Amino acid sequence: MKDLNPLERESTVEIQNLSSFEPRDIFHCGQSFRWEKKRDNRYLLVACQRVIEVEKKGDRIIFHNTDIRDFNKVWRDYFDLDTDYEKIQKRLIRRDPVMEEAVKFGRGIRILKQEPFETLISFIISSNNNIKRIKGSAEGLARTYGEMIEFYGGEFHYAFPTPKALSTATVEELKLLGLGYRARYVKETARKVWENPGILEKMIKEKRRECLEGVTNFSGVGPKVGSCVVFFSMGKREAFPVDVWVKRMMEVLYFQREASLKEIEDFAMGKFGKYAGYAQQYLFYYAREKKIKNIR
DNA sequence: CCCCAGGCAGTTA
DNA sequence: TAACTGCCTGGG
Repeated sequence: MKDLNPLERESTVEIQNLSSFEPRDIFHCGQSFRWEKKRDNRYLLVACQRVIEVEKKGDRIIFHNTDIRDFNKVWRDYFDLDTDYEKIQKRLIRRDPVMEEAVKFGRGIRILKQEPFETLISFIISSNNNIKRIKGSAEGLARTYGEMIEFYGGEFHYAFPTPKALSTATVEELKLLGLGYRARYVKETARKVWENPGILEKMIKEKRRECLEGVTNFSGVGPKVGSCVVFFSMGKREAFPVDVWVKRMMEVLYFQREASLKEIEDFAMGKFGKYAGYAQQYLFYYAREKKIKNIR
């Protein structure tokens, strides 16, 4: 196979007839931070040492700047393409009008399988913070400590920094990127990961409970951040991260009273079982979008 | 001016 | 173990 065309052109991979894949839902549901909305419902993201652009056109999903080899090796898993979302949705809405509403609203959501270290650091930064600022900080970390990957679409793109690179940062430098008091958590956590090679990979092999325990040992990681990390990057799809939105939502819709974190978690895991994490994401997206218009 | 934003760590009782 | 409080920072 030869390509004699000397002109630069974007390579793309396209798939069809895949239900539950809306870039808008996938990115705005708040699970990841290193993406940017481009023209015509196109989203550019940096992940796994690559730059990719995702576009939905009718029933076609187009992945720009990739090829079939990379698609199968990386993006198929990253976008959770082999999971049957219709089945999950049906299971969740059974005898549950509340969830039915939430699922209907966020039917295009797909839970990304993100990289553990990036997810860990990003969600430490997310605590008591807003999305816009989190995105800015994550981008700043990449530009400052990450490797340049590619010049694409008129700009340079940087990978999320490695534990080693991030360990070299000082707390003062990190504060300049808007991390605030989370700077020291990030610094400490990066150093701990760097000094214990394979520590995150080892946790991935453990079951949810032990995995969560391990992750929570990092500085700046409590129950909520920890649950997000194990859910979004360590394959623990039965985890149920409880943030303020989900807490409010669960109290109003299921409890009709105040409920503790543990109470809510137990209830959800009993009710939604191995799909609890997906349930959480539908609820969170629904609750937040209904309240706040200006997500951007 | 105050309040909030996808909480956490540290301190008390 | 539960309740309480301070915290970087930017925006409403």
